[in-house]
Amino acid sequence: MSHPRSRLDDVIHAPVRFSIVAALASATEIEFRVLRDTVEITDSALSKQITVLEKAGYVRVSKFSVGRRTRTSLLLTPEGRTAFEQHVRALREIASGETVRIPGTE
Amino acid sequence: MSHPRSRLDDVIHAPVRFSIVAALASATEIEFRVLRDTVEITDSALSKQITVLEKAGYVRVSKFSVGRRTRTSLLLTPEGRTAFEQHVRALREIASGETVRIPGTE
DNA sequence: CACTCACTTTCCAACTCGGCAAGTGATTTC
DNA sequence: GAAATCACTTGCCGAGTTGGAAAGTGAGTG
Repeated sequence: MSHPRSRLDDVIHAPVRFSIVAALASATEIEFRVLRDTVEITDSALSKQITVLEKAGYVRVSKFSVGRRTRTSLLLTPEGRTAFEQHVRALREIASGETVRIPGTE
Repeated sequence: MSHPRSRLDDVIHAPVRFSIVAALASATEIEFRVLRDTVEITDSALSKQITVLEKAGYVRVSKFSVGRRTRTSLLLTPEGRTAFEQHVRALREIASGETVRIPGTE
């Protein structure tokens, strides 16, 4: 088993994306605007991060209509959900496992 | 209560430093070389990250002698330990709490 | 036809990070 | 006692990431 840090997912690790993915993981689907307010970033920033997550195959973007206007909603793909779970596991492993030899204590 | 992401500690969040701090948190004190091997980075990289953690007040550096040679050992300060615990709490909050309003689901 | 919505994209400027190489100070080795 | 080794430390990049501001897009509205 390699060291846990290597199992951290770079795409998910960035604070903003971690929040985005966590929010999406706790719901089935979230509107762009709601997510933007939840995560507290600008449209521009969210749009960019969504692109990153989409390219990674972690998020699916879908457009739907409200009246005549189009809205965007986001949802985690199964891979995204798995990746998130794996990432959280890796964090836990690092945080609480990883017993370290203490020099002069064996 | 502000959103949890704001409570993430930037100093601790970086993967390498997270690993370093986690390792230090699980022990009382670790030698530079042991830490370097545990975290799997170069001397240079570790040295730099230790400087960052020291400036943040999270790590204390002490030199001691082995025979005639000097060795460096690292330990978390109480603030460092607190910061790490707080960071992990914030991660958990984001990861498992944070119920999000789902549009059209109230 | 101008304007608003709901994002998207572009253009930066500011960081951060790691590798490599050189530097330090103390201690050995030949 | 000059050269090499140990145990880090520092400097110098180059690459990659991020976010804000602002312009752009495409559809819909007055």
